[in-house]
Amino acid sequence: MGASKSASFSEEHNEMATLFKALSHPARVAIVDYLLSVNTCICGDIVNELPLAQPTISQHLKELKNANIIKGSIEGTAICYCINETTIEKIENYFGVIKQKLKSKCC
Amino acid sequence: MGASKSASFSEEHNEMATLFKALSHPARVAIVDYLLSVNTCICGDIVNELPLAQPTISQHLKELKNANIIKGSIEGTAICYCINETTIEKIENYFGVIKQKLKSKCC
DNA sequence: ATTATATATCGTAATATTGCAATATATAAA
DNA sequence: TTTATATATTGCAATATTACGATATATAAT
Repeated sequence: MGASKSASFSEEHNEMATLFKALSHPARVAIVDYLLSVNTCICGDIVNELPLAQPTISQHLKELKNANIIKGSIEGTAICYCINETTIEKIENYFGVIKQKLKSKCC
Repeated sequence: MGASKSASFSEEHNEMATLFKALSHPARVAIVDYLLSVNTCICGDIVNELPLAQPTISQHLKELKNANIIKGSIEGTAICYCINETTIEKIENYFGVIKQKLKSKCC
């Protein structure tokens, strides 16, 4: 085989894995970082910031959008991207819970 | 082509991407979850908990270990695994910073 | 209507991941 | 030493990801 047996795992485990997968490439981490560094939603000049061709960036943006990590809104001929706070909070909360669970443990 | 151009990205972006990649598979999320649910380090009965064969689990554990998300210590013929708190804190902090940055933004 | 600009999609090659049977390794118990 | 138990490694097939040139789409400007 080779396909991931995602059907065998819980909804939550699959959901979190999908979020992490969306962030599992340096280009996508860099895109998120860039979106955070500018003070507003930016209109797709990400292509000029990263060492990747336009179709590749477009593909990475699509993956981030599919995972709901970023949002994009059409602005004339361009598209404005920004971070989806709700999803970031979901991930942050996930680690908050882990931290709590770790408190009651020895290792 | 096809290989990720990780050399083109910053140290930090690569580092975070590596951590997220380690968590980008539901089996690995499930392993972390299981390690948190038991009250001590467990001696590798993960194989009985997940619907995957022993070599596959071993491979996933290796990836989590390589990313410093879990630690393993030899205990006779078995191996005791537990979460590496330092790494979890690093990731949690990453999202804490993101959350701070988001506060000063409109979208 | 034509042209320019921004983004998306298609097709495809290179590479990476996933999963497991078979097998190796290594310690513990008999 | 032999046997049992736990984990790791190897080899390989199936599938997924990454990257980009070529091309399509869609709005804006002329």
